[in-house]
Amino acid sequence: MRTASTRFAILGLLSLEPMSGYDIRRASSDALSHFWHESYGQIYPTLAALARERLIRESPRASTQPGARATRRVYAITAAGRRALAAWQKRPPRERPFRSELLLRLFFGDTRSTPTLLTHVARLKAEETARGASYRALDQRLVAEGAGSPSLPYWRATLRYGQLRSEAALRWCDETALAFSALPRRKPRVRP
Amino acid sequence: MRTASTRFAILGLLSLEPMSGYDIRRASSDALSHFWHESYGQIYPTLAALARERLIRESPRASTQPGARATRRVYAITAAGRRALAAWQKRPPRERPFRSELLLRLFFGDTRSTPTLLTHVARLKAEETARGASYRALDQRLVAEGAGSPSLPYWRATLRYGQLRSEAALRWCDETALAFSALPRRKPRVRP
DNA sequence: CTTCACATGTAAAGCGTTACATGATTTG
DNA sequence: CAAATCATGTAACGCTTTACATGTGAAG
Repeated sequence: MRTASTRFAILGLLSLEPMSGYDIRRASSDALSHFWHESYGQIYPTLAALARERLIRESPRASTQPGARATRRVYAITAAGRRALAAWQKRPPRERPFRSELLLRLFFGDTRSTPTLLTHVARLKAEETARGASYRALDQRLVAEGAGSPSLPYWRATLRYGQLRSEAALRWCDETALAFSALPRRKPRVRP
Repeated sequence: MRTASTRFAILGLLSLEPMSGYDIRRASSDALSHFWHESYGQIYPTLAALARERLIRESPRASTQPGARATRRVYAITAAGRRALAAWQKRPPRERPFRSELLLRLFFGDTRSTPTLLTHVARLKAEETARGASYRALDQRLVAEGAGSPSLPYWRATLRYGQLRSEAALRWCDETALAFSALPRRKPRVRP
């Protein structure tokens, strides 16, 4: 067990409020999406494991509510779960080394491949531009929904990281497009 | 087979010059280290697979050289290998979604955990500062060793990405440390 | 003669995604 | 009633790291 981050992502979400596996998936592709993501293949087995270890427990069905669905399985964090979460939070994060397939392609670039590489750079620019827009939208939602919440500064800090990252990527795209456009096309003819 | 990037990282390195598995490992923790890394567990089986597919071939031992070691197995890329590499280079890169254990910890932060989180941020700042220094050193080496090489602009572009990324991280560390220091410690006492 | 760097390889385990399989409920 | 969304779960596959196992050659 190297980092077991999935466990703590789930535990953390359940520390905010009780959720189902489906809810966790949704949250991970919404508020967490700019720095984390979990798939069902990870979530459901992990929920079962956490329940076995008594770090979470299945809540009684919220069947009192009119629209409540019988099939939902909602989990809540336990006191032991909160302790485990706090202990994990203190541990130094172990980030995976950065990898980029784009930079890998660039590294092996030459005059023949430059046009293709410029296409890749343009695609990244478009993606990062879209990302920037979605960050701004998410920030507005956070501020609106989390107004007064003590968690708001923490949420915004994670978002800010994404924004700065995205801006850096955009700057790099522009710089690189410029630098590559200035490169000789084939074997340059030496002027007399 | 989703991306099979390892194959092409190896193929790319062998397109620069013939290498052994050990050389590839070294290159990946040197010139490629800021955006790629391969471990032995990936390299040796992949070399065998590429050789089976005739995309690379084992060179005859360079036993003429005095210091040549009998145990080395040096591989060279074939014409088919170069074609495969060029085709891969044209394919749009598929980047893994960004993940950060640090941001995951931050997202679940509160007043009790803030001091710990500030420690994590300070650690990141130290790491990124060191990274910046190593980037500058690598850049000087690239310029010195690759002077006149047509590959130099491509190598520097990959490095530049790392530099901008690192600078963005440093800015975020400073911003975040400042924002978190301004947060109330516990339940703030309201002054009359 | 010991230590370090060179060098090749395998095995095990964990991480993570994708596809599959199934069915309920709501909305148009 | 059809389509979209809600909802749970498993299986297969591939990726990646870590640890292990083994041995050579050079330098201090």
